[in-house]
Amino acid sequence: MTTIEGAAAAGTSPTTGREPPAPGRRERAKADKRARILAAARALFEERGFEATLMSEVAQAADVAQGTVFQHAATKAELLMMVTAALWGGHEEAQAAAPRPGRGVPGASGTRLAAGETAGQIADLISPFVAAMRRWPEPTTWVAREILFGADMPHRQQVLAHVEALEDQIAARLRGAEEADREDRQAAQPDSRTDAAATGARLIVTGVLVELNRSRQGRIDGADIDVVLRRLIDLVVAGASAAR
Amino acid sequence: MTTIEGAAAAGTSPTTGREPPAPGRRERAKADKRARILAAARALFEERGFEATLMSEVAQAADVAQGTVFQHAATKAELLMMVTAALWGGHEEAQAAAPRPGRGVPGASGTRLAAGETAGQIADLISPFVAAMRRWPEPTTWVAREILFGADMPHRQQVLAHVEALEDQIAARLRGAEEADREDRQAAQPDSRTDAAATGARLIVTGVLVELNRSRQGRIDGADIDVVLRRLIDLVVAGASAAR
DNA sequence: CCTCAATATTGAGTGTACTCAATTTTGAGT
DNA sequence: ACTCAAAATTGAGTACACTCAATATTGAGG
Repeated sequence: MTTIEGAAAAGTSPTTGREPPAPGRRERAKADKRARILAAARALFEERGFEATLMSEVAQAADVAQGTVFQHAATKAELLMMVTAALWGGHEEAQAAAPRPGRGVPGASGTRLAAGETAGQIADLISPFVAAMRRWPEPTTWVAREILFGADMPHRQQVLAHVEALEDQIAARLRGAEEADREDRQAAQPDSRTDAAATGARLIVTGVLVELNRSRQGRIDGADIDVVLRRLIDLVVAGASAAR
Repeated sequence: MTTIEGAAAAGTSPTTGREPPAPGRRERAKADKRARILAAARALFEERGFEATLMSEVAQAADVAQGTVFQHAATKAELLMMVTAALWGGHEEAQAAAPRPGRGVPGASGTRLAAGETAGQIADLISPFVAAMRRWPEPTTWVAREILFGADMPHRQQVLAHVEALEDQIAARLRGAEEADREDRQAAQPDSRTDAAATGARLIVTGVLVELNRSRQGRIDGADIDVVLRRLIDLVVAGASAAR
């Protein structure tokens, strides 16, 4: 492991085949510093905002040299993604536990869900984003920007994995489908059949990230942000259901 | 005129009421420098790319001091928007002259257009973006980023005006409507009636900007970018037409 | 216990966008 | 022609993200 490694990347153990055989003093020290940097960055980003926080401040708060911070996150933006990935790590189960369509959810008639029901479920799926934007508008804006336009780097990729998982959830709702629990996206690539659900899911995520930012700049015309997002979702739901 | 002024903002003439009465040596000198800066920035951005171009290089190429560049564009990003606004200025008539729906366009049956026809027209409307991304991928990515996430500044607002005009064109196609030539967006705000067309237009523009960037990073899965964009448009067209 | 290659840490140094106090230029009033 | 306030221009200076050569630390092998 030469330089920056993703939080995953469980190190190849030296002799034994077990995963965490003997962490070793060095790895522990590094992990400790990593944790301190993470905590410091998180706190400072929340308090002062992303732009206003200096890398030197993060280093000082974490009690390491500036260079060490860059060892863990090659870029200020990557540091933000590192914090974001850590924060979103806990939400995974919550999202997985979200209500599945097709199981007796109160609402529509038979097997098919009413469009409004689907839209509501999707709105629930994105609600963490909306909440984050309400609580920490400035850093969240940067997260959105980085997700959509950032350079490919390890921490960002972790965040992207979360985003893609969310897209899959949304796509499942758009399909109104019963194969919601399938994760094998690789094997299940029905390349010939154009997947409107996947397109719609991406559109929703993109649209939400952008519109949230726009609302922050006061550029959302008259309506509330929730209304804007709901309209957006409704439109995509309608479009996806129209595609058979 | 104290600091940076938008390209418009025709100066309040000193005595007479005419618009361009006597430009004055000073204004002419300034306009001249502005033109040199614009040309230099455009050339350098195209040749070297946005990131690789230094503000000092722009200043040198334009034969002004660095500070003077910042007088005209407060930020490197603003300089990019200034160049973009200038480039897009000429496309206005071309866009306005784009085929109007409802006039005898070859295609569908009666008054209503076939969905595929509408999608094709919208694809035509966004084709300049796509072409720009093909020709100058790096700077265009930055333009997209700046449009969606940039800070509010005068040159950016000009670009946003172009984008909004494009959205209006798209919205008109989505409506399949006959009031395509109405520009009085302010007066014609039917606030109560939720406008699916406007939502759809925004979604399309946002989606196109983001997906173009994603394709640049090689993240578009298997399919060609045109296919991705077409799916996106088709979905929104379907969704908008479903909304009455 | 000793050695040494691999790795982590450090912080002074670098590059570059942006600032601002000082200077120059302009043109209206006299 | 002269004066003077307003505005434009200038470029040395600042702030801050990021680099990298030097140093310190670790742990496996002898």
